[in-house]
Amino acid sequence: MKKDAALTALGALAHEHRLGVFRLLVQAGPAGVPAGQIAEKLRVPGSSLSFHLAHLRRAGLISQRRESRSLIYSANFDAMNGLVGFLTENCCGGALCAPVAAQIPNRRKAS
Amino acid sequence: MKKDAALTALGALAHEHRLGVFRLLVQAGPAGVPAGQIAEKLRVPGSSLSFHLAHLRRAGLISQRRESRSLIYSANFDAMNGLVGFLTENCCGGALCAPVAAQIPNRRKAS
DNA sequence: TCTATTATTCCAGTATTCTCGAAACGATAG
DNA sequence: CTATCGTTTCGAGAATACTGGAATAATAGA
Repeated sequence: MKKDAALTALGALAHEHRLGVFRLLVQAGPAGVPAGQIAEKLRVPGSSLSFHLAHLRRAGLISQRRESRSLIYSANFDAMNGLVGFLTENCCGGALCAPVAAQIPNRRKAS
Repeated sequence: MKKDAALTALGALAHEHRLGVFRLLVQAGPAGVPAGQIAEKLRVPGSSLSFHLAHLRRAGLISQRRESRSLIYSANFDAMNGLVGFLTENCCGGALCAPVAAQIPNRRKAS
């Protein structure tokens, strides 16, 4: 991921509602969630939500597909991979940042 | 890292100048870089830079120390670790996001 | 103390982002 | 064709962020 794309992605996630939406969609997996249900779960008015969904979509973080009358949104895992990769490579002083992070056992590639 | 902290960190990095500053400081390592040198390298007026440095500092991403007349800024690696950890855990559907990134073809979650 | 250096804070003006009701739109069912 | 449903777009006001010149603070040397 290039700097501009990373910047866009960071900006897209840097808002309470949008981060909330994204987390919800990640949990939901590839099946995704229709807009109305997201609005309901997050208690955000439809028009506001639509604004944020468009923002996330412009940033490439989520995708949209139509299913009958509903528009289903789903997380774009590749984009998130790219962002985490960018942060790890450019903002962590090499590969030593992410691995430390959590509790991930030992499936790490020994780069 | 908790949601609020992650949100703050994302917001802090979501700006061209600030991301630039942070990358520069990561490259520089623990030794850090004095404000003036950052301003020069990034071609940002002092007052603007100061605004952004304060923003990054509020977010916990960088630290400041005085060395004679200079204020030296350096990246806070732990904070970045925390952010990457948060993104990996909360926005990648588990630990499979970052590692997958580039090379592994199809190790999709088996659940 | 006076001056130079380094950097911050103040301030105002400008620009961008966010919000949400109302209206419009596309898809579907009858 | 019409009604309905789910969602988006429009529009305009409110809030927030960014910018950069001028004023201010902290340090050091003579």
